[in-house]
Amino acid sequence: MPAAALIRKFEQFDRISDRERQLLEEIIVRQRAVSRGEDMLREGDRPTESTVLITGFAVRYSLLRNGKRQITALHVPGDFVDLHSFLVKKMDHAVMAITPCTVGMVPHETLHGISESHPHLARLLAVNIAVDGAIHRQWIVAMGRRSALEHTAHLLCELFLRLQVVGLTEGYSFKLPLTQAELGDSLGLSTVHVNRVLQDLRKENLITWRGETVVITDWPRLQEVAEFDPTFLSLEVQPR
Amino acid sequence: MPAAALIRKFEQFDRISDRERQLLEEIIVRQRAVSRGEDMLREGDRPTESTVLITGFAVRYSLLRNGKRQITALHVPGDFVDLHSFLVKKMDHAVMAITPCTVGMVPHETLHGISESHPHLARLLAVNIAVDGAIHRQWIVAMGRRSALEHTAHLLCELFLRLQVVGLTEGYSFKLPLTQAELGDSLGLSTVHVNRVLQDLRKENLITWRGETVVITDWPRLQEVAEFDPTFLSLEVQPR
DNA sequence: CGGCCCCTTGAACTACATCAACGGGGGTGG
DNA sequence: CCACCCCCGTTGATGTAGTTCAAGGGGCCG
Repeated sequence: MPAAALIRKFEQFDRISDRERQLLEEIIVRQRAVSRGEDMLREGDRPTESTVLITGFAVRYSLLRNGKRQITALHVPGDFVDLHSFLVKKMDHAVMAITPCTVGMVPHETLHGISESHPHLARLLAVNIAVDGAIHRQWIVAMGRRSALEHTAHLLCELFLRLQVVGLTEGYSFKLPLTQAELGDSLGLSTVHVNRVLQDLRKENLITWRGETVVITDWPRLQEVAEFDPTFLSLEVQPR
Repeated sequence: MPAAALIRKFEQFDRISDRERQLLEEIIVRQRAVSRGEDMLREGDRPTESTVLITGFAVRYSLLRNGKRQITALHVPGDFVDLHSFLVKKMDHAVMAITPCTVGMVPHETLHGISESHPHLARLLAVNIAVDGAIHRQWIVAMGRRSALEHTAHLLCELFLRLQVVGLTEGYSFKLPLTQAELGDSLGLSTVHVNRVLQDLRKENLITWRGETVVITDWPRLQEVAEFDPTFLSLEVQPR
């Protein structure tokens, strides 16, 4: 069931018919493994297929000439990492596996076909793009106007909910195989500062983080600190 | 011709048929004036129409409890300020006119109809959403990993090209009715620092900015400073 | 004419970056 | 099987980009 997580995510947006579920199960024509640290897409690529993450974690990122890296999105199973490449053709950023991943390939022709013949499903794909945009906006707000601590807390809240949707949490615990350097590149902070912020979050008894396992030990207060409002994830089943 | 700028923008993405042009001219069912400083949409709203900017400038923004504001998008004529509200229903941010604006209302039913019967046009609408996302990512990169000067230069490059598309530039000159406070809220900087950065850009003979008029006096070098690559705006006519 | 934006400048402060160094663990090659 | 090494987390010391606070001046609108 390579499309299981994807389907689960779509079901958070709207009720989907059996026919649509079947279509989603069939869109992945091929799977492939990507090893940790490997780029599944590079800046400038013009893919003819979009990539769905089936297992593992991936990041979208840009590299600057001064050697700095900014991660612009974190992806978890069930995410399309480049659904937009169907529409805008040329990759303006790269995508890298930060754990070993299995990914599914969805031909752009298939997506084109869906947009021609299955408007409701096409809208759900567009919702996916729109929600990506909403997440981007939250990142902008956090980068521009939140402290490092609030920002970090906000990201953890976001990831917790997104992982919960695809069944990758157990209570308030989840696996988050992100190094502090990667976290820094996501938050726009230095590795050293990330380390100190995480210590503060622990000292405040908001989270624990040992190895790859994060536990949110005080979910209400973590949301409070982050000023987190889950609305933007559009996890509301409704006709679209 | 209320949809003129919108059509002009869509023509940058792909060739559009006469029928499609006609549809676009008809989607605006009603116009309304919004005065400077007025919210055209508020956080939490569930609009039943999407709003197209016909004349004037608008911003999407979020307010934090500490009173800080972060602008997440700047909108120029021809932009849909909330095309996504057709898909995600609930506004996760507000939209304010920063100059007197005239806006056009596009019923969600109309957009729904287009998605049912005019897949190519529907895809172009989705391109619009995807390009918004690409701009958001550029902002994230700039906020996270660029200096204030580079970031500001980057934003000016972006706005120059976007205004050029809709015919609102004259050579390297354009009207940009943004206060330094608004610019700061867009860049995630304080007003004071924006002022100093603009002085630096002027000292470097990259731009002039008097009143509402910006002139890019050294376009190649401004792009160079900003490390600006226009690719992300998808201004490439091609089948979609 | 008055008031309020908006831009500008100076001075002090601070959140975060940078530089440097160390220890532990896990994978790899000899 | 051991040794090495590199990655990753951690800590301390110092540096700095950008913030905050405060104040003044100019222009425009009511």
